[in-house]
Amino acid sequence: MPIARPTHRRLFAVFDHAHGRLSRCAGKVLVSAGVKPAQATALIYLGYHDGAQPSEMANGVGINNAATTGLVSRMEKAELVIRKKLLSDGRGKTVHLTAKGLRTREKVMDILRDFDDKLAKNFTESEMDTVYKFLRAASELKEK
Amino acid sequence: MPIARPTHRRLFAVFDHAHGRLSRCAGKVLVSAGVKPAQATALIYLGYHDGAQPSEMANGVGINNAATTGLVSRMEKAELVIRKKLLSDGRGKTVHLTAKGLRTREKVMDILRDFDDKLAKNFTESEMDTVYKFLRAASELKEK
DNA sequence: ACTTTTTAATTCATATGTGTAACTTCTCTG
DNA sequence: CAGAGAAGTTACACATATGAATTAAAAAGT
Repeated sequence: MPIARPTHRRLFAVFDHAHGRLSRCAGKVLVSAGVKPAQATALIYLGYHDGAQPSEMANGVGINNAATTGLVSRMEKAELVIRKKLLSDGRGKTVHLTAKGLRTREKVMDILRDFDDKLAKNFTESEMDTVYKFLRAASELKEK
Repeated sequence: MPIARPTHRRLFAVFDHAHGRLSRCAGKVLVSAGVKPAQATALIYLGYHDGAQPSEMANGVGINNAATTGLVSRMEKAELVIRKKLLSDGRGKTVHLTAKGLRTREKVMDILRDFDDKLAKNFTESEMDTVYKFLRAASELKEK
C-alpha cells in the first residue's frame, strides 16, 4: 500500500524548484546585510575556516574553483575578505575575513538563524534529522 | 534530550551546498541529452503544461519572468520549443514543445529517473515522504 | 638533473539567475 | 473614445554557476 505521492514530478525538479524559491527568499532577507546568498554562504564558511585556500573553499561551499575565483574577487572588492599569498606554496592563496567581513558575518548568522527557524517550523526534530541526512547524502553524491 | 546535530552550519547553507553539488551532478548526467539542468526542468514542466505562458512557466519552474524569457529564448534557438502568439490577448505568448523538444524530454525523464533513484537510495519511503514534504514547504515559503 | 605529471588559481565563453525599468497591449473609468 | 492603470513580455546591468584552456609552481618518474 504505497502512499499516494505525486511521482509525476522528478525529485531533482522538486529540489531545484525549492532551491530557487528559497534562494530568492534568502536574498530578500539578506538585503539588510548587504550580501547575496552566495556571499553569505562563503562568509559562514570562512568563519569556521579562516585562511582557507580557494580550492578548499570551493569544496566547502559546494561550487567549483572557477566560481570561487569570481566569488572571492567580488567579496574582495566589497572589502569582506582579503587574499594573501601562501608562503609554503607559490601557487596557493589564502582567503581571510576582514573586520567588515566579520561584522557582516554576524549579521548574516542572525538573519539566517531566523530564516532557518521559519523553514524548520512545522517539522519535528526527527523529521529535520531526516532532512539533514538527505541533504548530506545529496552533497556527497559522487560525480561519477 | 535533544539529539546531537551539527548546529554550527546553517540549514540554508547546507541546502545551498547540496543544491550546488546536485546540480553539478545532474548537469553531467544530462550531457547525453544535450541540455542543462534548467532546460531539463523546463522540458519536464512543459510536458505537463504544453502551451503555458511564460509567466505560468516561471511560477511552475520556480524562477522569475525575466529568467524565463532568457531560458525560453535559448530553448527556442535550440529548437526545443517555439513561441506562439496568444490570440485572445495580444500581450501574451504561449510556449510549445517541438518534436525535438518532446524527444529530448523523453531522454531527460529517463536520465532523471535514474538520477532520482540514486538520490533516494538508502532512504525509506517514509523518510522520502518527509523530504518531499520539506521541499514543498520550502517552495511555498512566502516571500514576506 | 630533466622531463612529465599534477595541482592551484585564473581567465574565457556561455548559461542561468536576480531586480528594475521599459514597452506593448489590454481593461477600466470618465 | 481618451487617458489612467494593470498585466505580460522583454531589455539591461549584474551576480553566480559551469567546463575548458592557460599559467605557474610543486611533485614524481626516469
